[in-house]
Formats: sequence, structure tokens, C-alpha cells
Amino acid sequence: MTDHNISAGLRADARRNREQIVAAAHLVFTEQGMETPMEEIARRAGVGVGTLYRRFPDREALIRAVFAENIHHLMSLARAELGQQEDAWDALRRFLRRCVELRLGGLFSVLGRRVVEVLRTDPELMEARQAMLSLLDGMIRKAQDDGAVRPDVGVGDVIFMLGMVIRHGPPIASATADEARIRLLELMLDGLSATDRPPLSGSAFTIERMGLDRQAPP
Amino acid sequence: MTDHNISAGLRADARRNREQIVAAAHLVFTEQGMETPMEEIARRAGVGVGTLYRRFPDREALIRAVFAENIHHLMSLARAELGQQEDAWDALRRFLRRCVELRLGGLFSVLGRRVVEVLRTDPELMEARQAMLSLLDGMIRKAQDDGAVRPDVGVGDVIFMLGMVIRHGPPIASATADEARIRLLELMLDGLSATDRPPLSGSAFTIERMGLDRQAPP
Amino acid sequence: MTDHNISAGLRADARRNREQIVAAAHLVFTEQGMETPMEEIARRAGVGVGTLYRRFPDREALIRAVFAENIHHLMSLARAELGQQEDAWDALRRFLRRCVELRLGGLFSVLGRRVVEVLRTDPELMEARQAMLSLLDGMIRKAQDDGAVRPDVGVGDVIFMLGMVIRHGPPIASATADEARIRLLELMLDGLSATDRPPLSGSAFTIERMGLDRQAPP
Amino acid sequence: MTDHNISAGLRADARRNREQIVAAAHLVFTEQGMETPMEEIARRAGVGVGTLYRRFPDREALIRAVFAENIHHLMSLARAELGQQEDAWDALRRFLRRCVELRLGGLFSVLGRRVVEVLRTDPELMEARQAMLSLLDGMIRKAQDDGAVRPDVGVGDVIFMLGMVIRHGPPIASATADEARIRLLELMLDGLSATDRPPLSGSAFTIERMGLDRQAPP
DNA sequence: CATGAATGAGCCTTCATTCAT
DNA sequence: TATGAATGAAGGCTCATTCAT
Repeated sequence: MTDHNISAGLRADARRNREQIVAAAHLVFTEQGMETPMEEIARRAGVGVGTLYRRFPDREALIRAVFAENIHHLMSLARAELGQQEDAWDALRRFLRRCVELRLGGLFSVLGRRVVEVLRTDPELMEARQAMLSLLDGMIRKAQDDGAVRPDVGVGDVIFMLGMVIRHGPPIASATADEARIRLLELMLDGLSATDRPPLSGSAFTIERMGLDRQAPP
Repeated sequence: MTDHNISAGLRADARRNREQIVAAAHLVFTEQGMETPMEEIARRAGVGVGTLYRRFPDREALIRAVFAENIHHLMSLARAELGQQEDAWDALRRFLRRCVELRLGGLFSVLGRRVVEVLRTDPELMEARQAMLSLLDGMIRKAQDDGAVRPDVGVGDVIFMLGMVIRHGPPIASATADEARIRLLELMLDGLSATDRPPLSGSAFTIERMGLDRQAPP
Repeated sequence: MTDHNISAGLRADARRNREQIVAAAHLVFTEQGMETPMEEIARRAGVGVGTLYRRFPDREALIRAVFAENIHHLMSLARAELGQQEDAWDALRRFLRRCVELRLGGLFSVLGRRVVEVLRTDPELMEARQAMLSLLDGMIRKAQDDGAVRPDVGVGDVIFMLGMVIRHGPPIASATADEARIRLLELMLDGLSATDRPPLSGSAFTIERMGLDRQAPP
Repeated sequence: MTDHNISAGLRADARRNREQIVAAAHLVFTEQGMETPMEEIARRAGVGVGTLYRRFPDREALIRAVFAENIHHLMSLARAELGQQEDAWDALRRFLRRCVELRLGGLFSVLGRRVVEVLRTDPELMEARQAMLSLLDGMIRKAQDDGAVRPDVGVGDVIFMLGMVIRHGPPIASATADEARIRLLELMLDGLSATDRPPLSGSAFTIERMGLDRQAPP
């Protein structure tokens, strides 16, 4: 929605430019990594670098825009899943799987410290993250109440897991990498639902432990 | 072994420097990716860039050395576990846990076009990698024969899992992150040993699928 | 003409910069050799290195441009002299004197392996060079037919002479050095027109000997 | 003689090292130019860089040593020529030709400003230069008295001429370049002895004008 | 003393960002 | 406002010089 608010105030051609740039950035970030030269992004969007910089003062701003769009998309997915699914565990599984399947998450691969920092320091993105944490936390607790998920995990464990799977993989979209990612997710889901095992070491990463200190990854 | 032969002929201080450089490179490659500035690597190793370049004429040479060292180290670890442990599953678990603690093996997950090319064109490295995969494959198969590991996974799945936990776990170095990383590994191990579940989607990443013939993730 | 075609499509300021860069490069190449740091060239042209590299992707491209410009300029000078001067020997003398004053043609004397290779592999440049040599060759032959120039010299001798005076005259820029340079040229012109002397040793550097087929000086 | 004094005080092996280094430097300077890496010179001399630097604190010192040896050699040649030759003009011509012919002068090609400065600021070399200027001046005046050399030139013109010819040419020894150099020298000698021409422009560079100001090249 | 390892400054090149047109 | 030219900082690599062995 960030995106929508911003675009709304622009003239038609300006809005089209902005959208083309974000789309081009999403594409090249996914295909060639987050370090792709700005000039290449501008070229793909069919505009000059000057135009790109008029819209996004620096690379960070562009990254934020692309991520915002992604998260926005992700949240609607989560709500959709919850809306049409009685079973919490099923809803959770389907949501996580969708996150991985959708090109959306492809972006997060090989982020590098700098990008992570960008995200952490963006209040809007952090707010979206918090909203998603709550949503997820609810799903997980319900699934635990149902006996479908082991009790010694928290929303943090799940978010770590998701982030890890999403960030994992080559910057190049490849069917093989996607397959590997999904399998890893499923393996972890099987681990999550293995209620008959000895508890994991350490203690559960509950939503309380997921504050915005250094420890919390985006 | 490459490493040992090479280091053997060097003066004491030169050998120490060489080893520090490889260690530092391993660390930053794992933490920040293979594109980390050479200067940063040199700094972490406590030497000047010149020294780094004297030992490794370019980034490729350094990458090769780090991989060689990694493979060598991984194999000793695996052999040590196998040597003192009757049970294959226990050996595997201990081995993987050790790898995570040492951040060892993170580089073997998906790597990006350039690095794959570096590896593919180094016969010695390819051979060593193959030997390592075989060793690991043996452990896994034995554990599967014992009924301790589900049959629908291959050595590739385990390697990917290891790389994912090591390179894409919570990105901040801290005790908390370590805790999270180990928990994630344990979760996956529980998934691995969940023999009563429906098979994962896709098909197992067997040793045969792990060739470096383009497209395939390393 | 290469130069003109290229410059034509540029914005006014870009064209001016391009021309300043080529002029500065001509100067420093002549004074300090073809290995002068790019930064020095940029500085003399009053632009940043980036600008230089935007126009000339590497040193070779710059060298090519300077040679093209030189040849072009040399030919206009020669044609101008020929146009307004009946006597071939007078035209030649005035042309050479002008070249020395403008430091024009110094680059065509012996150049070092790398530069020769650059030239050899640029068909357009080779053609232009050939045209220039032919023009000069014509002037010299006519003067020889008039009995004004000794018969045992060729266009190559004259080119070498020019290069020598321009690049290796008294190395300090000053009025005195200019005086010395012109005197040296005049001395050689007197030598050139000394038709009653025993022939020079070796044999004339005719246009045929001036091919760039290895070993032969350019 | 510089060389002899210095070498005399050294132990046998040290002297041998020093001589090997100067010989190697002469060789590579001639073959590959004055910018050849010190390591290459050391390698060719069969010693470590450390040894090279013990003898010659920096590149300048090495260059000076090689030049000193050259000048020493040159002076003996001049004296020999004078000793066995009645005719001053003949002696001068033979001497100059020898200077060019001998590999000695090959060194001076493509010197670059820096090297020129090194030579100018070395008192010993400057002294040798002065001795040579006097010697030459005597030869020239005598030849002028004999009517063999035009009266409007001075020793400076000749020394400029020699330096120019010697410095001209590629750093690589090549028969063609040598031929060109000799021909250019002869052309100038013919100019020098052309006594029936109008005077050169400017005025003669007499020995008085050849002081050590900026204007005087080495 | 000889050696060759280590250092760091310097040049080449790329690219994020600013600014003139 | 869009464009693409200009800038300069940053990273890769080389090599002169110093210093530990």
C-alpha cells in the first residue's frame, strides 16, 4: 500500500515510470542479485538513470520499494489462507509453502549485511513484519493447541526458518534451486510437527524474544 | 592435502600467514559472500593486501584454496565421527552439529555462476568434492538402512540443509543466533528422521544429481 | 574523420570534453610516453577519470583516437602546404617545420610492442596511416625528381626524423628547447637536400618498408 | 672508474654480485625499458631482491650505476679515436658513430622525465658529461677551423643531436631501429658539414650555453 | 650477508550519485 | 521533467621498498 499511496499522487506517465522501475528492479534483483548496476536497472525499465534517481534517491530506497511490494503481497496471501482454512496447521503450512513458491521470496537470497540493515531500519517494513509475526504467532499457537505442532517452538523459530529458506539459494532463478528450497521447507515442517521428540536445545523463540534488538533478523 | 603440500615448503611466518588468510577468507566468504573485498579479507587475516596477493594471485586462487581446505577439514571431521561411533545416524548428527559450530560446509550450497565455474575447472577440487560427497553419502545410506533416516532424501538434501543453516541462519553473529542455528538444525534432523511421513515433494538430491554440469546447484 | 563522425553525435559539452581529452592525451603521449597514467591525462584535460573512461573504455581506445586525430591533422596540414606551394621541397620543409611546432607526428616513430599491436589490429587506422604515408611519399618523390632531395632516402626516413625531433629533442619544454629543436630539424633538412654526398649506410626506408609486420618499426 | 672504486672495496662474492646486477640491469633496461620490475632484474642477476637493494638503495642508484659504466666506456672510446686520428672531422664522425653503434647508447632510449632528472642531479655524471663536452668542443672547433664543419653550430647542437639519436628508438634492440638511427645520424652529419647553406635559425649552442640550467639536457 | 616475505602506495577500472542540458 | 554526461570514491591488482628470518 505504501506503493499505492505514493503512486497515487503522481502524474500518469510518472506513475508508469515508477512502476516500470520497480518491476525492472524486482526482475534484475532476482536474476542477477542486489548489486546490479543502477544503469542496468534503468535501461531495463526503459528510462535514464536520472529518472530512476528522481524516484528513488538511492539504491536503498529502491530496495525498500521492492521489498515493500513483496511484503504487501505476502500479507494478502496470509490473510487469504487464514480466511479459507479451518485447520491452523494446514493454513500455516500452505502459507509458508506459498511464500517460498512465489517469486516474491527469491529476492531475499544472498542479501548481505548491508541490505539486512536497510530492512531493519525501515519503520514501515518493520511494522509490516510485526503484523506478520502476530498473524503467524496466532496460527502457531492454535496449531500447538491442536497438538499438531510441538510445544517447544515459537513464532521466532518459524520466522527464522522461513527467512532462512527464502534467503537460501542462488540469485539466479533456477528450477532446481526451487525444488531444493521446497524440500527443505517440508523437512522442517515435518520437524515442526514431530511432537514425539525430545525437546530442542535452547529455548523457544517466542514473540517476546523477537524484539528489534540486534538478535532479530528481518 | 593440497593445502598441506603447499604450506610445507613455506617459511614459518609465511605458512602462518597463509593459514590465517585462508581462515579469514572462509569466515568472510561464509558470512558475507564470495564478493567480499580482498582488503577486508586481508585485514581480518591481519596482513596487507600485498601478502594476500603474493599467496593467491587472484580471487579465484583464494576461492580454490578455501574450498580445498574446507573439503579436507570436512572429511577429517566425518572420518573422526565415523571412527568413534558405531551408529551411523549418531555419527551423522554429531558431524552435522560440529559443522554448524565450525561454520564448515556453508560454501557448498548454491554458489553463483562464477564460483561454480571456478570449481568446475579445477580437476583436483572436483575430485576432492566427489570424495567428500561419497563419504557423506555412505553415512546417510547406512543410517537409512538402519531405518533411522527417511528414504526419500539424498546426500544433496543434507548438503543443502547444512549450507542453508550455516549461511542463512540468523545473520547476526551472537550467542542467540548460534542458539537459533542449532535449533534449526535439530528441527531439520527431526525432519530427516521422521520416517513415518509422506514423501517430500520433488525427488531426492542423490549423489548423481550433484554433478556440476550447469544448472545443477553445486 | 573517425573523430568527426564520433564527435558529431555528442552533446556540446561532451564533444568539447572529448576533444580536450584527445588533445591532452596527444600532448602527454608525445612528452611522456604512452604509459602516462590515465589520471594525469584526465587532469590535463580538466575532467575526471570517469569522464575519460566513459569516452574511451580503456587505454587502447584512447591511443586509437589520438592516432586517428593525428593522422587526420597531419593530412590537412600536408594538403594545405601542397595546395599553396608550387615547389615540392618548399612544401615539404614548411610542412615538417609546422609539424615540429605543433608536436605533430611524434607518435609515429618507433612505438613499442603494445602500441604497434593496437595499431595493427585497427583496419581503419591502418588505412589512414597508409594514406598519410602515401601523401608524404608523393611530396618526397616529387622533391627528389626536382633534384632537391637526395635520392637515397624514403618516406620512412623522414617520418623517423620527424618523430625523433619531436619526441627526443631537448626534453625540457622552453623557448630554448624549441630553438634547439628547430635547429636540429634544419640541420636534417640540410642533410636531406645534400645531394652531392655519398649515400647513407643501410638502405632507404621506403613506403614499402613501413608495413607493420612485426620487427619493422611503425 | 666510479665502478672500479666501489667494487674494489668489496669481498670477492659481493663484487661478483654487484657486477652481475649491473650487467643484468643493463641488459633488461636495454631489452625491456627502464621500468622493468626490480624483481626481474634481481632474478636475471641470480640474486634475491634484498641483495639488489643492499647494493643499490633504489632504482635511481641502479640507473646511475649503469649510466656511469656507460659513460666511462664512452670516454675511453673518444680518447682512443682522438689518439689515432689526425683529422678532427673524421675523429668526430667516427666517435659519434661508435656511440650510436655500441649497445651503450641503447639504454638512453625513451628515458622519461624522471630518469633525465636523475642524471642531471648526479654530480659525478655531470662531471663526466662536462669532460665529454670539452673534448667534443675541441674536436668541433678544430673541424670548423679546417672548414669541414659549418661555423654556425656549437657543441650543444652536436650533443643535442647525439642525445636525440641515442634516445630515439624502441627499448627493444632491433636491427631495423639501429639502421634507422645510424641513417639519421649520417643525415645530420651531412647537415653539419654542409658549409654552403644559409645559417640555421636561432644561434649556435656553444659550450657556454650548455650550463646546468633547466635548458640543458644530459 | 643473502633471502624472499610483508607492506602499502599507486594505477586501472567500475559504478553510485549529482548535475547541466 | 527526462536524459545522459561528469564526478570521484572504492575495489582489484602490481611493484618498489623494507624487514624478519
